[in-house]
Amino acid sequence: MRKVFLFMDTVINKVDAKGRVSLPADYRAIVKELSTEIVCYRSLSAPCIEGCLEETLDKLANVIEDATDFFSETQDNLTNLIFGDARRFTFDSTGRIMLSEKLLKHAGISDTAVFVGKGRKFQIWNPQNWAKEEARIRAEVMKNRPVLKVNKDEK
Amino acid sequence: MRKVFLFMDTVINKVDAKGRVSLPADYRAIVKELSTEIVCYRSLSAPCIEGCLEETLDKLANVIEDATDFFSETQDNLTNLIFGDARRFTFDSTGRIMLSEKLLKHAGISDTAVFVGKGRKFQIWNPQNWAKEEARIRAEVMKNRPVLKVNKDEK
DNA sequence: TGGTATAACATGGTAAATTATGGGATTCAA
DNA sequence: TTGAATCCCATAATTTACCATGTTATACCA
Repeated sequence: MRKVFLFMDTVINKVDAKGRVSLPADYRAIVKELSTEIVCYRSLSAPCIEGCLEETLDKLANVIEDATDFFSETQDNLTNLIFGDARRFTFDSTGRIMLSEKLLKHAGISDTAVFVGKGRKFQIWNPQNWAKEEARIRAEVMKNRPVLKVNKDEK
Repeated sequence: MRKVFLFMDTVINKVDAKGRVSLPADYRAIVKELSTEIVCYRSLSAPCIEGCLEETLDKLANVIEDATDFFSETQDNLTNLIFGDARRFTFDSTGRIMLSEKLLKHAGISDTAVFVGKGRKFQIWNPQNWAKEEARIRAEVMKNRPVLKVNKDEK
């Protein structure tokens, strides 16, 4: 029994004529072990598909419910977009999900897709687009090294 | 039952044709005792592989997860790099992990690898590269002794 | 302290299981 | 009945699990 559930790694899979893609085995293992489902929606910030566990969106919904901060209204708008767009994607016995035309179009994916782990979330990109995006991010990170404080709120 | 979990020492192991390497026994002991897993990724700052416990990345994910940051772009970029690159590496019954081509290439490792303890993390180097790097670091430290500021609040 | 028995380890090889993916067959709805 | 979605089977490639052996380190005892 694992303790930690993170979407990681970058895996390239084929999208067949029917729009089917194998969900990476690691991702499937998480879904199974937590007996939950994958949810996907169009990313609001990039030309890619974003996915996460249903629980993750549930948490988001809870926070929005009792959000009292300044940005709550903005966030509320954003969640409208997310929840309006999101859908469950269950995988079949061979581990494949069927991405919708809408999602594929948004990400510009035709016959190949690359899954990029993001911890609690993951993204699905057109391979070429991801290559460019990764290079961009890497360059930016190298330029002004941001500090990630892992132990921020640790005691 | 031990109290302290640190990756230490410098161990040289062989990498076989399939990319398999024995994880140092001490490292394995830590993983087993904490019933967790090892995660490896390309170092952002050096030509080497970096590894840590899955829990370490989980802490990072928790910080990011904070729902107010659900749509944030700043840390988002960085997690793409880290989580997109990282992967769990479970060792088999004989204690070996199988390093990916990507990681080996980044570190310039072919048939020999050296594990270097770094406390909460460790690194895997090409032996020659590590020899140079160690000499460099040692010289640097000798020249201008760094000051380690310890956070008083931490225990 | 020195020597030996025992256990742990690294490492090569191989067998078994998992995974990705193509191609139908079946079902359901428009 | 046509098109789409779901399910099932087959297969090749990859990954993982297991066995075997020589070597090194550790524990034990005289």
